[in-house]
Amino acid sequence: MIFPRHFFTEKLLEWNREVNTRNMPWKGEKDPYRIWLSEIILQQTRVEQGWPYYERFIQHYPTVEKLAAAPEEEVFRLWQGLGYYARCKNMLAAAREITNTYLGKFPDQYEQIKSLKGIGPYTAAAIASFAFNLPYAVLDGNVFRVLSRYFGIETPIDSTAGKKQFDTLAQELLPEDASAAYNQSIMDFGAVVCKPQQPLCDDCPLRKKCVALQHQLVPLLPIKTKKLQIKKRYFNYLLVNYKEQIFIRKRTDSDIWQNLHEFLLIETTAPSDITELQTSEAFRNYFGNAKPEIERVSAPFKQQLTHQTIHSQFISIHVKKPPVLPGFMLVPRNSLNNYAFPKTITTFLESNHLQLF
DNA sequence: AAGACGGGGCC
DNA sequence: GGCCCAGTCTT
Repeated sequence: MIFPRHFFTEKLLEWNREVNTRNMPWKGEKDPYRIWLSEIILQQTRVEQGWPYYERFIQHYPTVEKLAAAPEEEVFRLWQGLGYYARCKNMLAAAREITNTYLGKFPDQYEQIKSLKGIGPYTAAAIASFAFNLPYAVLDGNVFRVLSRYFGIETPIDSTAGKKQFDTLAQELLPEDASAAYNQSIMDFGAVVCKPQQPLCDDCPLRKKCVALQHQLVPLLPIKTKKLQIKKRYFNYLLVNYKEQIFIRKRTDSDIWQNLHEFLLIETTAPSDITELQTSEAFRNYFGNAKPEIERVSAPFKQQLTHQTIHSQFISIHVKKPPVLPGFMLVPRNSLNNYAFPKTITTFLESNHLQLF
């Protein structure tokens, strides 16, 4: 049975055939491993930002087995700077699952794909459609925006009702015999024409039937309700050096930067000067009654995260005798590039590369 | 259902 | 400073 395609769907496919010139290394890719890798990297990440990471990962790990066999620290080093580090951890777990449970053959059913770590409804639909031509409509930021504008839907996209409504609509619009092309079309269209800011409505092939355009709602759609609170945090990092070595640890708390490394941290709720820090309980917990000599204090560094502003300062200390610091490792300073660090620390290290603390 | 989770680009 | 990006997981 042939179902008639919606006008919207027809126009989108036509735009894709005749106008769309967007090009990306993973576009048209049929290898599910490469599709999966690109999708994980691109979650909440702009194409331009993820692109070089994708190239690097493919070079280092051309197959899922290679990725599964890689040392975790090496993979995190490659991921360093990309953010949302749980993606990296989950990606490695999924690679090992595919290698072990599926013997290296990427699962080709939606439910199996979605059950892999780090793969939710969007990524499962993307892989299922791009790699296996399965009829699953993708629902990402682009699709929310294009659908809410064209159909004039004012249901908040961050509500449960909204997600369900958009999901149903997206699935209805999907041409089952061209799911890969359609999914690619709507995402490219959202990125190139129906952009968040300054969309190209004058040249839009859907302009005649776009509800938002006719009602001047384009800049107002899609609607989101949740607004985020930005917290301020103050990180005071102690760079404790012993001879040519320095103490670091891996962050493991349920907090930002899990699985990345850092130095001794004293977090405070306000900017702290060195005297305050030296007399703090946290400082005593690190050093007991020893009074290590402060060598230098860096300028303040600031990093803006989505929902936190991190102010950091780096304080260098040389000790004659290494303190006992549970959970920390003493590593050669010239081996720091074997470990993954958060952006604010790599920025500090690079700013300081000529005169290492 | 609501938060948490990075980093960067654009206005 | 605010918004958004080929979203997912935890609580």
